Amino acid sequence: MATIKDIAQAAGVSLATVSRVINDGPKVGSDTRKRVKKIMEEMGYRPNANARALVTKKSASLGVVIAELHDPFFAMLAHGVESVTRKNNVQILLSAGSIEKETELRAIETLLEHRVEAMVVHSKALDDKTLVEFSKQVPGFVLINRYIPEIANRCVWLDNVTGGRLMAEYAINQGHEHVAVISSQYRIDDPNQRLEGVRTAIKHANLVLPESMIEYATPDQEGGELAMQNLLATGAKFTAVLAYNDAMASGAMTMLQDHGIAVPEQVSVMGYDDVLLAKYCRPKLTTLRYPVEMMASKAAELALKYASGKKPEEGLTFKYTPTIIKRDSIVRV
Amino acid sequence: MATIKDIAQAAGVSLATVSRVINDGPKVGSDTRKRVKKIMEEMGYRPNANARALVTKKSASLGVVIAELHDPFFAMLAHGVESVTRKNNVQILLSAGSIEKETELRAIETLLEHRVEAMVVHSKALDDKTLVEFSKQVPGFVLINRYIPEIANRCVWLDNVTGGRLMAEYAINQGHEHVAVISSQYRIDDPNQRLEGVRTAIKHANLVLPESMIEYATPDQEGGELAMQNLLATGAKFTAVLAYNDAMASGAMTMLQDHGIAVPEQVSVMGYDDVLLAKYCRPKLTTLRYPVEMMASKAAELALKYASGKKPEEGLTFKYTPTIIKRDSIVRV
DNA sequence: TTTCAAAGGGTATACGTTTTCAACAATTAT
DNA sequence: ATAATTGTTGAAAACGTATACCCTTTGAAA
Repeated sequence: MATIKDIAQAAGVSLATVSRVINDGPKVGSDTRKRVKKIMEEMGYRPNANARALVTKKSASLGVVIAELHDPFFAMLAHGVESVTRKNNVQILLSAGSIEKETELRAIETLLEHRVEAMVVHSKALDDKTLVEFSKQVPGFVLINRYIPEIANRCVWLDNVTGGRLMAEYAINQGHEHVAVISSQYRIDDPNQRLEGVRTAIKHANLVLPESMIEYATPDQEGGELAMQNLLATGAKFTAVLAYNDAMASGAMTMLQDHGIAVPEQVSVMGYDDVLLAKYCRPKLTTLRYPVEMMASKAAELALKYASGKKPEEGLTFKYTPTIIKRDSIVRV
Repeated sequence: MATIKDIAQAAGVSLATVSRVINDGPKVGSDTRKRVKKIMEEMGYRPNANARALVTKKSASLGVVIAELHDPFFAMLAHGVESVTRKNNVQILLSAGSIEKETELRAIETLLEHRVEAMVVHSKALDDKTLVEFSKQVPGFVLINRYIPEIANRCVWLDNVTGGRLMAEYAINQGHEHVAVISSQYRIDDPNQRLEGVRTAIKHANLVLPESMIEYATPDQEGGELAMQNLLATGAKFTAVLAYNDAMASGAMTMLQDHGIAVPEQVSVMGYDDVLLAKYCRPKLTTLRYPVEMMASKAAELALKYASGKKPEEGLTFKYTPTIIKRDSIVRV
């Protein structure tokens, strides 16, 4: 592959001049510029991003750490990031961290080896201290879906407590007095916070949520089915079910229907996240919208901004609140 | 960030020795090795991937070009690639090309600037010649979901003609004599090939497929709804509908149900791809499985292999055939 | 004792860029 | 006419790493 030197030789100018042409530098005559450009075209010259990154200490790329790509939620996240990197001519380096400490760590470190100065990371397995440490090393380090007070201005996150509360309040306002909850079995923040919000709303309405009305399972379709099966097996009475996410909600609906229980006529179901499937499943899912794509774009912009030298403002954070999307899976009782 | 030079200085050895330690090189005593390693640990040394790539002319990364990340199909594709890159300690560079000539081209060129020697690309907008040209420049250039005879040994693709045929045959074997087709309005290969297969099967069964029974729309939920609406508006009689993909199938089902037509009791529906939503929608979709994740993994392995110097074998290609996944959206008539 | 090989380690160059500094030519002001 | 300025160009150093080549030491074989 042709290098700058080849071009310089062919054009009869120095390396410096060619470099200036490439970068639209100021100090080169218009005729020379034209000539060099023509030769670059002819020889199919392509600047070497690695050499460039080495000398400028800027990589023109952004690292993304997510859990698993096949999860629609993360696909949306990645898409949100991609839309802004494309606008800025920035390349994405992608790593999956599958919510495991070791893997997440390796993902970030690999990115660091590539000297990306901007990063959007979704980490649930790493502890606060480690992440704060990284944020000191990488100017454009931004967390998504996580809040760490120490680096609040680098966090783009969803208020899950409020989300949980909204969910429960909506069900209660629809007249439901006996609600069951299907939560995730993974003891990370998200399910705990959502559950906390639900509990708050229920207490505030002078209702109760016995432990027997809460089931924990894997946060997917199968988990939702299993959880609902268990709920039904205990013979508990409920008219509404609040699920941890849309996949679990969908699984719960399937299981209810398999037992001849009509949704939403006999039991209402609510999801969380509003990913694609919420629109596809029947009945269409009433759910909480997690604007992950928008948030991811925000995070990417932030990362790029910080990376370019702008200092994160103190006392600032980027909190989003989910909103109810009304569809067909819940009715007034 | 500490460099090799800093380490050398701190350890009182030369650059070469440190480099040897880093790469597990042969000519360094075990005590020196230990000492250097300890110092690297202490100083938090991280090799600079850019400098490395520059001197070795190997980038230890793989480029991926897809259409849009939020499409579940591509999310699966990316995931398939990721699973093998992770195993090989290779970093993913991701670019989206949104099925537009200009964007796809830019995506590949950016990857080229980063000197990735392995690439998995999904391109529908670029012509054969351009892609063949790229394949000559990049040793590990592999196409997914596309077949170009000239570089057959770099193509991992699905036999869409057979897929279309299987689909139609299955419907016919279930006793359906009047089938309608919902296809994609984009005039790329895939829909044409699937349609060709359908036509073959229908002709072979001595049935007919009038043009009025084929509707074209955008290959998503909305397109499926629209296409079905048009089909119903013409008053055409059919007992089965073959959709271009699962999203369109889902849209078609929605529209049918909205018109009070029971699926599958009155009209059967078949999808294609078997993405997530096929399991989530109601009734569960009978569809053709496109093993995209497996294929993407294969493509990534191939790309890495070719990139590492192994020459593509002549007269070899990587053709996959879809299989029917029987669920609930079609019944015997 | 001499000779030699092997092991351990250092020097210097190359990779492809960007950028600082200095030099030169041409133009304008004095 | 000379001095000052502007515009255009080149030489060289630097970025962080890998590696080919050379040097020294050591111990064993001759």
